[in-house]
Amino acid sequence: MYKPVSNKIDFAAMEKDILTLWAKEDTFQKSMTERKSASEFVFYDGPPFATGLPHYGHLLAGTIKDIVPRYQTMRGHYVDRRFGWDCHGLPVEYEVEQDLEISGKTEIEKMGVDKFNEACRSIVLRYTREWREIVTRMGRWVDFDRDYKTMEPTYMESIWWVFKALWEKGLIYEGSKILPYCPRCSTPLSNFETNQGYRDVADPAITIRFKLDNEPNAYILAWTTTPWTLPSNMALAVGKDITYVRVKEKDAVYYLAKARFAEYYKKPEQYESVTELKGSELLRLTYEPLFPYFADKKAEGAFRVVNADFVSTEDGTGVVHIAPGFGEDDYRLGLAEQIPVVCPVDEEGRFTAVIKDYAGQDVKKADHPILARLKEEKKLVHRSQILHSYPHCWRCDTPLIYRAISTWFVKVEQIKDRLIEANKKVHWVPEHLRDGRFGKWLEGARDWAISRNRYWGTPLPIWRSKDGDEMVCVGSIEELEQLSGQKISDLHKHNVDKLEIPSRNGKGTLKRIPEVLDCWFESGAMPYAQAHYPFENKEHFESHFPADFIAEGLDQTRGWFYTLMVLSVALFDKPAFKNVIVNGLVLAKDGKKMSKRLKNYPDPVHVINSYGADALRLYMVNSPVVRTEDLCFSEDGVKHVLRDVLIPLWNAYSFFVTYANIDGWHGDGTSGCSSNNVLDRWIRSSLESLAVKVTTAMDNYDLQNAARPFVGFIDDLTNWYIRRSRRRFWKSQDDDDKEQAYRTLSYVLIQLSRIAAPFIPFMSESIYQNLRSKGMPESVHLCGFPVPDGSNRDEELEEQMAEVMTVVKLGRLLRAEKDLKIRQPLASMHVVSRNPEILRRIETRMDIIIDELNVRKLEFGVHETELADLKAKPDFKRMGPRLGPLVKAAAGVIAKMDGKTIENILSGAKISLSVNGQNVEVDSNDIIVERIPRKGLVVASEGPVIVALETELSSDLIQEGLAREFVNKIQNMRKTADFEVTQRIKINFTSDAEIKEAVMKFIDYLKTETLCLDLNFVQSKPAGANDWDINGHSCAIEVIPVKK
RNA sequence: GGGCGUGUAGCUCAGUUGGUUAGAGCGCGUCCCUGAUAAGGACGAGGUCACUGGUUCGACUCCAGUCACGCCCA
Repeated sequence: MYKPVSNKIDFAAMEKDILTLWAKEDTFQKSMTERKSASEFVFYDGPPFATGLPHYGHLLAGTIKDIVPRYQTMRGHYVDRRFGWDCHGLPVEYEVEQDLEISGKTEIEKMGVDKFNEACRSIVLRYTREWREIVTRMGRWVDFDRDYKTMEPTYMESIWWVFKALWEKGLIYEGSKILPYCPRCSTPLSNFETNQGYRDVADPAITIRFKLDNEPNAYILAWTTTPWTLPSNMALAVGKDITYVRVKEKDAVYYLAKARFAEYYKKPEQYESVTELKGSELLRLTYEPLFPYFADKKAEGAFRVVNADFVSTEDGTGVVHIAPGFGEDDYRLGLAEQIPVVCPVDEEGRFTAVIKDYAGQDVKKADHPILARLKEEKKLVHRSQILHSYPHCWRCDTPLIYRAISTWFVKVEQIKDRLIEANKKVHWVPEHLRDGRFGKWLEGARDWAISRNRYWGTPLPIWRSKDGDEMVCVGSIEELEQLSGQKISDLHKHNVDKLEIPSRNGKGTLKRIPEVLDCWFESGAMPYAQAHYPFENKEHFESHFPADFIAEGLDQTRGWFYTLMVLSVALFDKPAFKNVIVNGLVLAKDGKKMSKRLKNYPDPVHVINSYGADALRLYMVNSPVVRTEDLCFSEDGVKHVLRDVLIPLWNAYSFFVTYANIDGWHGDGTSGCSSNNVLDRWIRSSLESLAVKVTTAMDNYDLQNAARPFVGFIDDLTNWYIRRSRRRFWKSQDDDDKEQAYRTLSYVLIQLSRIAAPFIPFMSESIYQNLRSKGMPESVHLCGFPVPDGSNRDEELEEQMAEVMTVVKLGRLLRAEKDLKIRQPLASMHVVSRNPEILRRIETRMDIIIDELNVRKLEFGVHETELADLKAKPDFKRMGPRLGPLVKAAAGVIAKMDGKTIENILSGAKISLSVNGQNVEVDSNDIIVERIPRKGLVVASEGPVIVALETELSSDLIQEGLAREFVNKIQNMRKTADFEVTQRIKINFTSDAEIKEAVMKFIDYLKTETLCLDLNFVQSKPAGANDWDINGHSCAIEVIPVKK
């Protein structure tokens, strides 16, 4: 006995049972340990932050990260899957600041970095329990017990090793970076934070004149919205290809962009003459500094006109004031042009003593006095206001300033060629990312700023003397213990900052620099750090790097994909991964971003509980989101997966179990499934084709094309194989055919559960558990993935069946046209084709068609012109290349050919056509023939097959039609009464003479079909009878259940 | 502003090296079927393949440009 299966199923409940089973049997562990000695398939899991709950993006990536390892496990590989947690970084620090109601560096240092960091440590794993629950509920098998955490000492130690390896390769240097900076909080802000704080504000927009050195009374006009940066002006930038004008006024000369001229000179009397020149002609000019503070920098190359490609003429004067200490473009330009950098602003955003007139003043507040002074010195030409979007501190709402911050870098540009080279070895899904988005990003790669002026992160392992001359980079705990003479158990800032290293050169003690590492450096080091390489697992790691597979979202192009690549290339000159699936964004139904605030998407837990994790998994994976396209999440879509795939599959399974139990049939597990029944052979062959399709797609990491064929197969299984085979399962005698049907269906269901296991692990397991026999592995996930061996494959049979289906489709079409329901038997159907091969094949499968279409016989013929007119057109693919421009004219001639000519050609004749005076030879391969059914006949055609229906009804046929109609009514009554399928019944009915005669004529057929033991005609309507209309005859039927 | 991607039926998506009737599912309408099905089948309506130009005998497909949307970067 199989466990009885209801066709009313609660998917979520079924899945929870499976979870319990897996937990009890420790199935996941077994799938690993059983393959411990097998070849390894290496998977790396990117670490999420556990400070928030998982959303659809995580569920999607998690599903992909489950399907591939499950598949590879079934292919015989050992696939270690360790979950990881990203523990460090700003998001955690913000959470803690909010929890502790403090804000900014000053307050953190006041309370103590040790307390702050320990607070971070205490909350960072806040939601790990919820994550584990949801990830597990989604059916993802991943090892949470051996998870890696970026804050663990072993992990951090490996990061130090990575850092030192880079250091020793000369890939680390200290430089400056222009960052958004909050003067009140005394801290630089990340891009992410900056983006949160844009607000529209009014700022001064001023035009200043810079006096040129070599032309008397001549000035360049520049424009700025940050007057306070003017004392730090070091250069003026123009675009070398932009057209400028030299404007002569009465007593002075001005230079500005031609495109901006009209903004400044609205009346002709303002100037005397205007001449044009290119920006390149301005490049050698030098000018007088606006302020005296850095006048000495002129010797170092300051105060000249330089070229910059970022100059535009959209606003201002087409000349950009350059203060390399206060703007990113300015800074880079400064480096390129060797312009000195000055940054006379302190940590609190006040001018330093160098700017003696404004020393100690808040820079923003100094705008006004600076303006007043410029005006007084007649350097201010124009003044207005601009309303623009400007970043503010998201915490304290202070306008941010951009300023140079000392930062440590990885020399990415130096290894760029190797990065590009390594990337070529990676198989990206979708492919275009390799040379597209990711490749382009690598080509434009800049040095990577890896230090953060924060607290909760892996400290940069650099100790330095007070004068900065002596530096030690530490690469391990042991090394630090030796150098410092202290025992160390934790590597966080508050612990290692206390440690000092004695100088080797008599420079007193070396102290650690204050910065911590960018958390992207930490996650990029994950391949090494999760294994505590090279301190442990050295050989294993080196023989199992790079990973075979990773999968994350498109947002990781600049994130994890990039940092993995940079570090692995820097260390080993290899990519860190061989195959990568990049998923797109999961958006709300309306195409907008999912937003908790707007509640524009259903809660994942609700979706899982309503439709099941299998449905959600299959919905996501059978969509272009696994190829980086966006997915507009639709609950209806999940429902449809359920309806189109999962419910039919479940019902096929439930059908099988129901009848197998009735017959007491059980698979012995040893049998193959050889059968001489054509349906059996066909479905097995289709199954084999399915396995081939899935395997091919999966080996190519193409999940969508791996998931898609299930839909078609399940349709074939339920709506053709089972529907056509139904009666084979009801036959009361246990003949061979019935045995073959059971064997085949059980084989197909078991194999299907194995093919589907990676995608819908719950339902696959549920089916497998019930159908498996003793000798088989105890879980579908411990099975091998079906290997197509070809012995069950019969592609010709698959094509034949497709032909049969076509004929059936045509027959149904004709019946529908003539309003003849299938229950009404018809005398015969004609199948006509000039191709005897096709006729022969259809004849072989004649019984299926006769049964399906309820016709007494099929008649075959070759004379298609009796039923249809022939029309021809050229096969352009053949004739196009041959005829070139003539093909259009030829098409016209061919279209006019009569049926006889076409028949001749089809029979093998070669015809010579005259096309625009040229001879064109045409044979049967050159044309495509269309069959147009003759009007007035019941004829339909598709491809080379024509079908015609005999629609005349004899009294015999009418009587059989009535009998079948009668059966149908009884079946409906059985169903309404909710009888068991094996329930025997007694029938009393009353009707007119015609029905009575038909029923009595087919009484044996009727009784067999309806499991009726006793069928009686009665004179008056029985008490429990239902009234029916049978083809226009009225009739009353009573159905009474009887014991066997 | 730059890079990448997307644009095909009301909706979700297929569409192979260019080949002449552009497909599927859902939804809608009509009919059929039901002794597994929250079902199933057939038919029908529904398309300027975003737009413009080019290459070609022939373009949804290749090329150039434009527009819209998305993501990333600035």
